[in-house]
Amino acid sequence: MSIDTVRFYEQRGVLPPAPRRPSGYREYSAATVGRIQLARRMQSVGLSLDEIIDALSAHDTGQATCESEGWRLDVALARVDSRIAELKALRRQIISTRAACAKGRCTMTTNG
Amino acid sequence: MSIDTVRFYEQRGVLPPAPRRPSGYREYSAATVGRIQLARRMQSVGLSLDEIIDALSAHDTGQATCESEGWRLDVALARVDSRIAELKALRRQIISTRAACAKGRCTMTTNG
DNA sequence: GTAAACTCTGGAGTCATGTCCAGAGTCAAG
DNA sequence: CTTGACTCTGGACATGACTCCAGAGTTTAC
Repeated sequence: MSIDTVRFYEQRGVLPPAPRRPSGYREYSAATVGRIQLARRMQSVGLSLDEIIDALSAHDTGQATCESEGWRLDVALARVDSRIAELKALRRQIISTRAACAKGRCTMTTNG
Repeated sequence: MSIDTVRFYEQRGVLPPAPRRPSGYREYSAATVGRIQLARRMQSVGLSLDEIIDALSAHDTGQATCESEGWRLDVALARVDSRIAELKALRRQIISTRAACAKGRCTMTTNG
């Protein structure tokens, strides 16, 4: 993960503003590292940054549990399933175009 | 399809510059309509605009056949399959995160 | 003490495929 | 001839998550 991404996360609100040295350099705490890792885990299950921000602020209240937060996974799952369905439809479309081609009704090389 | 999209296609090179009336208005021929439909069919099997431009210029040479152009469908199919595989992996990830949750090892609400 | 390697800032650019805009001009119907 | 509906241009905006930039300052290793 690049420093640019960390700064981007801070700017977007995924991370709180980092404390600074007198020179202006950011000082990252272990807590920030943990927060980044948590955010990355959320990202790895398909949550968007906005959803992650939302989940993290729920997390920050200290009331977040599997029961209270699990719906976020359900949302991500529904999204993935819907995208898979779209791609499978596209796949069928490609196969059928291929098949039409073999039957001499190629829709890729004809204007008709 | 909006007129904006047609103009965008012309600008991108999917369509040749349309002939104009003296007033500057574009005059679309039946050939252009056919070309747009062909482009849309290509798009519906997942080709990008750049690939479509490439396929259309091959088409314009008059040498394009199913045999010579079918590989484009193969490319599109490979891309779709690879994307589906990615999404299925993501799906497994979500499910397993859900399962870990149920076992009390929730990775979504823990910093550990 | 110097040189290399880092960090700072704010803003712009990237990817793909469009969509929308204002202000000006044009066309068809009545 | 007027009115309303169309088209013209070129450029900005949208999406999402970064990535890169120049020019200035800082830290670290030798």
